[in-house]
Amino acid sequence: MLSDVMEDYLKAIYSLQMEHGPPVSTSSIAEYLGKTPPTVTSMVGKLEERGLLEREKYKGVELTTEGETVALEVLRHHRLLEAYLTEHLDYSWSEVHEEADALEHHISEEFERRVAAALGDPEVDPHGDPIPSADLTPPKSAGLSTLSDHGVGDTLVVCRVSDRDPEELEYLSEAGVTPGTTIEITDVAPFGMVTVRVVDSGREQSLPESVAQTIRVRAPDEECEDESVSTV
Amino acid sequence: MLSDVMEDYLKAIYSLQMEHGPPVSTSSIAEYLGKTPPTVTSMVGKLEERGLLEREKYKGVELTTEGETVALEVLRHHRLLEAYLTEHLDYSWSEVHEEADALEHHISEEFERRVAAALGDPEVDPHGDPIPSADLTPPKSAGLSTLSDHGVGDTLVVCRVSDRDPEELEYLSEAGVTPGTTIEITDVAPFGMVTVRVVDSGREQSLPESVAQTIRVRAPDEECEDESVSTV
DNA sequence: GGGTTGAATTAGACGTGTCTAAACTAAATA
DNA sequence: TATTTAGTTTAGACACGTCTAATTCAACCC
Ligand SMILES: [Mn+2]
Ligand SMILES: [Mn+2]
Ligand SMILES: [Mn+2]
Ligand SMILES: [Mn+2]
Repeated sequence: MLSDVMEDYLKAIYSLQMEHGPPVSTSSIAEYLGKTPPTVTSMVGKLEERGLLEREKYKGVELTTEGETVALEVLRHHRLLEAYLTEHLDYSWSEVHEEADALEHHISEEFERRVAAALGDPEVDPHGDPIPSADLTPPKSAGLSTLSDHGVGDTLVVCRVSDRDPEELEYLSEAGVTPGTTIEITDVAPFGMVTVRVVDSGREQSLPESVAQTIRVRAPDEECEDESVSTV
Repeated sequence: MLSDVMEDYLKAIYSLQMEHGPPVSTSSIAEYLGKTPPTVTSMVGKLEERGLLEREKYKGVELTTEGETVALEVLRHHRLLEAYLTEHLDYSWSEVHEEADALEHHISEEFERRVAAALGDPEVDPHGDPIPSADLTPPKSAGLSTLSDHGVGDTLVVCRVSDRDPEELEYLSEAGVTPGTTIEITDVAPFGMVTVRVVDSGREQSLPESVAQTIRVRAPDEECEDESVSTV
């Protein structure tokens, strides 16, 4: 009986919590969702009444277990849809996010099951984001560094990229920087511009700091630790 | 910028117009959608302001060309989805309608194109209902009689069944009465119960009047005239 | 033609989600 | 410690879609 608007708030709070940890501020939610802060205060009040999050006035919010479960459910829908659209309907990397955002609130549990089955229960979506399992236990994810945490000479494998900006995705796919790609950092300019060489193609590519921060990487001999336990 | 609620009204009015012709009364829309008459009056006023229908007070409404186009667009989405779910996600006949009703408002034009392509541009959905073409020109459909228009001894081919009641669909698929099936009427009871023999299986099946009215049929040597011109 | 009646509309209310403007808090600054 | 300020909340408004209760209309019957 949650509205799709409420689901969007919970999903947003979950993402912000993953990124910066709780408490999540009113203004960060507002910015993430493109709403005004009073709107967020009002909605957050309703979600608290429903027991989906805890709130400390003037501080911020944190999802309860129940709220987190809802967020994971929506995220599972979203990422399964992205995977399905890519695999079975020939969508590109950059197109799927918007479509999945519109559909994620409207598919049935039956649809979720059938899509998961058609895909063979995948563990990650096309951007490398982990797909929550059907039982919605919280994935022990993260622990991955970002491209901007590294320096010249480091050789890295791309694990995840942000799915929110189609233009950025277009650029990265054009550049050949996708999950699984091995890259080497060849230059870091003082103002944050990072230049990487794609090992397979030898191609060099410069990325602005803002983009480098959204690319999650691992050392060549590690796993993309989305399954294993790790420190937050 | 039409809301999905508005789309549902236009779709409902279109269906009622096909069934009984304009003008479509407030109460019939209310009953079809499960709303109260004042709610319908209010919504119909807004749709009129937007030029999607014409209205004569205390008489009823009729879709404008623009309103009809919207209805056909939504109907195309709905029926393509039903076909896709049946063909590619292993849904049964009786399950698809509800799922399509939820998704039809939320798919993009891109999604519509890709689904149509994956299906090879089908002309009918799993219930035999015609899928409006991509250019949304009004299908010159109808002209088909219903099972209850016929009498004992008539041999007929099933063209379309109603998609709105999952239980009825369950029953019909169990009985082997699906679009394309040849049947022969073996008995018509005075209170409207019709008994038919499925020619291929030899199986006999009785159907209540209410169901017989929703089954569109043709003579064995005709076409299901959904493409050709015919009188309304 | 005038009354009866059933359908349609108007009136008024409510919940949801959003906004702007005003008030308030708490943290940083002087 | 007092003031400024950035961020948050409250106050009040509005659009949407819905309802119930009251009113109005038009068609039918006598
Ligand atoms: Mn996405
Ligand atoms: Mn689910
Ligand atoms: Mn249907
Ligand atoms: Mn369309």
